[in-house]
Amino acid sequence: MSKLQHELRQARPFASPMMEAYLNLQRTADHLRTEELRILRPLGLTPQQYNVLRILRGAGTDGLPSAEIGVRMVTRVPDVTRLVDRLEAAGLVERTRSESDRRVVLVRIGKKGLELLAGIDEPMKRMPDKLMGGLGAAELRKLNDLLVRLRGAQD
Amino acid sequence: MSKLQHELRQARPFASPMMEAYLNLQRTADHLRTEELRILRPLGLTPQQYNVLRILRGAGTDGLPSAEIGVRMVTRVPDVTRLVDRLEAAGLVERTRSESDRRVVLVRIGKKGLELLAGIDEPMKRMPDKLMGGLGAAELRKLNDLLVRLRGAQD
DNA sequence: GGATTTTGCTTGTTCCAACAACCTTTGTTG
DNA sequence: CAACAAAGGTTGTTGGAACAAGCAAAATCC
Repeated sequence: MSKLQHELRQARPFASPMMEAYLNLQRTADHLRTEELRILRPLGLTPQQYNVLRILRGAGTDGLPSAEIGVRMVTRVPDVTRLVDRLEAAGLVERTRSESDRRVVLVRIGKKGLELLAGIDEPMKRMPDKLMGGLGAAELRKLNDLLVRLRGAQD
Repeated sequence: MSKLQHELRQARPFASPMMEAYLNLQRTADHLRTEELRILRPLGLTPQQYNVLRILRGAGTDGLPSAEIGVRMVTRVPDVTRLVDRLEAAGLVERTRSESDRRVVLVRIGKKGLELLAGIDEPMKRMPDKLMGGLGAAELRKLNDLLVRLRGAQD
C-alpha cells in the first residue's frame, strides 16, 4: 500500500462513537460469519440452513411450524418456505401438514439431517473458541450484556 | 405462542459462553442492519452500495481503484466489479481507466452520487444514536475495544 | 528481451435474499 | 351462519452474493 493510502486510512474519522460501534459490530460479525461459512461450505450448507437444522434438532420429533422456525432464527428470514424447500430437496427434513390445524405445516429433521449435524458439532464448537480465545470469561459476559442491551434499547 | 413453545425457548441452553457471544453478535448485527436497510431501501441502495459511495466520497476527486474499494469495505465483498456496475448504471459513479497503469480502473463519485449521500447523512447519523442510546460513553468504548480485539484475536 | 508469473478487473453461472401478491384454512362478528 | 378478517404458507419476480474461470496489462526472471 502506498504512503498516501495508508495516511488516508488512518485519517478517516468516525462520525460518532456510536457510528464507530455500529461499523465495528458489522465488521466483526462479518469476520466471524466468514469463518462459519468456511466450515459449512464443504457440506453444502448456508449458515441459515445450519441454523434451521439446529432449531429442528432442539425441537425434537414433533417438529415445528414454519412460522415458529422464522421466529427462532438468529437472523431475520422473510422466506422460510424456500429455505425449508432446499433442506427437503436435500433429504434433510420432512414436511407434514398438521391434522389439528390444516393451515400449519410441521417441519421435522430426518435421520440424514441429524447425522449431518453430528458431524458439524465438533468443528462448530471449536470455531468460537478459536476466534474468541483472546477474551476472558468476564469480558465475554460484558460483551454479551452489551449486545443484549443494544438489541433491547430501541424499543 | 403456546405454553410449551415458550418453555422450549426458555430452556434452550448455549453450548458455551463463546457460542453465546457468537450468536449474540450475529443477532445484534442483523438487528441493526435491518434498521439500516429500512433507511436505504426507499433510495434504492443496499448497505454495500452505500458503503462504496461513502468510501468514494472520502477518497475525493481522484477516485479509487476497484481493489482498494474492496479492502476498505465494512463487509467482505468478492465482486466489486458488479457492485460498481450497478452504481454506474444508476449514474452515481464514473469509471475511468488509469493512464499510468492501464490495468487499473479508477472509480469516482459523481455529482448525483454526492447529492444522494448528502440526503442520507442526517437519518444515517441519527440511526445509531437511536439504537445505541441505551449505552453510555464508557460502555461504547468498552464495546469497541472488545470488538476490535475479537477481530484481531484469531491471528 | 522473450517466456512466465502476478496483478487488476471482468464475465459466467448458480444459488440465495427480499419484497409483494396470492391462496387456503381458521377465527370472529353482527 | 354468512360475510369478513386474520393466520399460515406458497409462488412470482427481481436483484444481489459467492465462487470460479478467463482476459489483458504489468512486473519479474533468467
